[in-house]
Amino acid sequence: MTTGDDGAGSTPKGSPARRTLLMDAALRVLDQKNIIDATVDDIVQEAGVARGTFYIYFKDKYDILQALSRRLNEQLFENSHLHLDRHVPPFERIRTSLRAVLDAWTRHGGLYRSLTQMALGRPDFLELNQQNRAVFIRQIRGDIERSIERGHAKPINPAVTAKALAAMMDWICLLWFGLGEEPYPNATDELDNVADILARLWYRVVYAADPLQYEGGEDHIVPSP
Amino acid sequence: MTTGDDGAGSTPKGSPARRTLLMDAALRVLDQKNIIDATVDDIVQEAGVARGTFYIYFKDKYDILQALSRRLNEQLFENSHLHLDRHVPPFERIRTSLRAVLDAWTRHGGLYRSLTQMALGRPDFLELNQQNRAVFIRQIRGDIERSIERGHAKPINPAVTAKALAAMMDWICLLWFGLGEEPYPNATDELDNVADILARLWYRVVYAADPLQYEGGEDHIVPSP
Amino acid sequence: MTTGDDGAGSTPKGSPARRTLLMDAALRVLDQKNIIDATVDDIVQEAGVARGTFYIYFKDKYDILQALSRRLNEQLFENSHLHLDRHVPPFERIRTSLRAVLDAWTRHGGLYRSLTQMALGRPDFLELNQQNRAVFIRQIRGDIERSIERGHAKPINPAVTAKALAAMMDWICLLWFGLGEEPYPNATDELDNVADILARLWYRVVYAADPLQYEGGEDHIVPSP
Amino acid sequence: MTTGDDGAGSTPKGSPARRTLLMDAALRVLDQKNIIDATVDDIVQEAGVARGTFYIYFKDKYDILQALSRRLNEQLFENSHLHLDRHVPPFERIRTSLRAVLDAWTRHGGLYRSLTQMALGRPDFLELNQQNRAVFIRQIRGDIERSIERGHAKPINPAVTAKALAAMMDWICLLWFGLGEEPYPNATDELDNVADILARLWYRVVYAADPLQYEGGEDHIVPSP
DNA sequence: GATGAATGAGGCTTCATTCAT
DNA sequence: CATGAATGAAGCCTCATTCAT
Repeated sequence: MTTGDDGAGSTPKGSPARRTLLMDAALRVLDQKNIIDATVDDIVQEAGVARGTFYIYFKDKYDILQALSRRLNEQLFENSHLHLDRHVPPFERIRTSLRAVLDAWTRHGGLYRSLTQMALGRPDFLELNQQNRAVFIRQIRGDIERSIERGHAKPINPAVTAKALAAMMDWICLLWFGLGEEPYPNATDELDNVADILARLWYRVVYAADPLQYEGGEDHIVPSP
Repeated sequence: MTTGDDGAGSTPKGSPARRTLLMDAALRVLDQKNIIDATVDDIVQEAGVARGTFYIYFKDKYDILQALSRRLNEQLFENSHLHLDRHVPPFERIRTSLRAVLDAWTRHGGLYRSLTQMALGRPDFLELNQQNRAVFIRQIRGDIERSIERGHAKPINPAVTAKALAAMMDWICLLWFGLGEEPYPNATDELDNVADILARLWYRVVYAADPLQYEGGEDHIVPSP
Repeated sequence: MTTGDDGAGSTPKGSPARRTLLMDAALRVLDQKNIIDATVDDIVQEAGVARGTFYIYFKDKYDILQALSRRLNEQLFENSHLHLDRHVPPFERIRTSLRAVLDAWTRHGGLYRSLTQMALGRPDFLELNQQNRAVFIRQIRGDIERSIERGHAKPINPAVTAKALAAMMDWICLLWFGLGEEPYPNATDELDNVADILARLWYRVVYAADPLQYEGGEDHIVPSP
Repeated sequence: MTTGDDGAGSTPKGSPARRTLLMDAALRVLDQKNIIDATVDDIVQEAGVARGTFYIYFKDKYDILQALSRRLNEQLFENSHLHLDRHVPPFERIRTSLRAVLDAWTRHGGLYRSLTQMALGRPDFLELNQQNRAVFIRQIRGDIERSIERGHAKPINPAVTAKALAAMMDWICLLWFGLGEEPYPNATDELDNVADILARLWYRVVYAADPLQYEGGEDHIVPSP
């Protein structure tokens, strides 16, 4: 019973509880400060432990950020087990997926912001970021390719399209949940509506047409003036 | 006169030549390092002036970054005088615009990267970033609204769509020109092709259909692998 | 009983086996690192015990070093019971002694190195070092005085000479076995030859002449280059 | 006039006066503490400058120690220009040389102690130490070889002998001037006497006889006819 | 204006030592 | 006794900023 690898392949030092305590504290700190301005001191104070304790569990503040990133990805992966039924019509699938993405961002905006900031500055974080995105991009691309093959979607470069759509979501969400810039005023109260709009947009990109069930209903398209 | 307003509109102190020298040096530094890792020392060494000189012209390294941002925007604004003819068909206009955007990014990837990094960390840079984006978003939105009004485009929420399309371009370009992640291998040698693909995607978003001149020609859709 | 005398003569706490385990581990560590760079952690890891265990047996890493020093001296003392016959001629006695010294150093170079390093930095270790050397110096001095008295050796200040000869051996051996600087290339494979040369040198210092049995045999004088 | 290389090949930063100020302060600190216990803080406080100033001139405390070592060697080299006359008889030459060595040590005991301590712990300092010793060892060896060739000295392995004699001086001096252990009580007041004794010892090693002026008229050492 | 040496606040990191289990 | 997590003092080092020349 001596297993308990923490993902990096190293022997786990210290108690898992303390490790979690520190990671949660770091998460809270990163909701208020960005990783650059945050200090190890901020984290240990938030966690209520001594300075040296931090270094038992993490090499530096970037190390704990990576740990947070990994933990988040594991959580997202587990959630994604609730995969979508094949019988659900395309638009519905897109909308549900995007809604889930928005949801994930609501809860981790601060973390994503810091991860992005690091990706802009350090190759190792860029790679981490790329790997995380790759999972989604691959899936989007696969969907597009399949739809094209079956003749449902109109031909369009799947690689670039997938990247573009993923980029769109990433940056909108980062601005929104990481930096507080809503797509329109009080959009945060109507996540469903935003998901709807974006899904429609997404559908158009793939199918070069509007989804059938929307052809008539315009009530969501124009926001309250 | 010592009217010490060092905001956006104040008369810069010192000789303009020196100021430009420093800004150019900073630009070169930011192509290699990101703003966080870059130091005032890096800049003055690159410029070949004394350390103290920097502080005659700029408050700190963030000040010079803002100055670079402003200078870039002025340049972009001047270039955009070459506005597009109204008689050009929609797809062509989109493609040409996107091509110009790609072009701007090729030459300023490092600067954009640092500006983005700062926007993720400091409110003042976020605002600067928002203002810069706002110009483009407003234009995109206006285009969409006009097209919808004239019945050319199918109705879709113009505010969110404009933001989404802008976000898509921003993030793709940042990854590409700021971080070296090409949309597909050697895409940098075929900017025209990428502009084409993105324009098609963009067209679909706005018009829920493919542009006429493309209905038959598939040669651009699949890039060289 | 809590007679906390942790000096030289106190009864060591804890199980002797554990104590020895730690000391052996420390010895191995000191063969690779010097005492300054070595940490308590290095030692307990090498020993395979918990960190806290160390402090049951030793006050700190300097304490265990002193213990090692004492143990070594006891071993050396026991070995020196194999004293030399009075009938052995002087040169032979010198050579055999020096050979034994070289032998002791081969096996404890790392320990001597650390002990010396500490002697250079802390008074208590200097004193320990002095006491250890004093035994030998006293013996050398006694030998010289006796030889002079008997008219065998030519008069020379015995105190300074003894110190000088001891210093010579100490420093040569430290460089050699503690720092890897051989007196001449591959000398380590010919300890006997080096002992021979040094003994001759030593003999000259005491007797102001060459030993008789060497007057003719020159084969050892020039080492293989 | 932009020369002014400080030996390491780098562009000199800061004023030479400040550099000297710091080195002198460090020298004073090293007379009282050894390099391990000394801190950068000790040095800057002794020098009366700010903490950061130190790092303009030196990388860390080991860097300043190396600088001190180099400076000392340059000084010693300049002094050694006062070379010895060839007409001076051997014993006299030895005695004068050893007297000069003792003299150098009196003034730099603390520095030598720290240099030795570092040589015991770090390969780069060991090499520095070896280079410094090599100069003297080579000279001693040359003397011995020449004397043997001319038939003045009795054959003995010159390499090992030179090393042994140098080692003897080094360690005696280190104990004496670096650690306060006099060869005999109040020896420090009679440097000449100690030089005399050591010279005699040295002479015996090389010539396997006593110098003429010490004998009762024995012509052991007769210049080759 | 220009210089560049000096400053010192601020953050980082290690490791000897303690102590509850 | 043994453990090993937690502690925090102590030293390190960088770099933005000032200021006398």
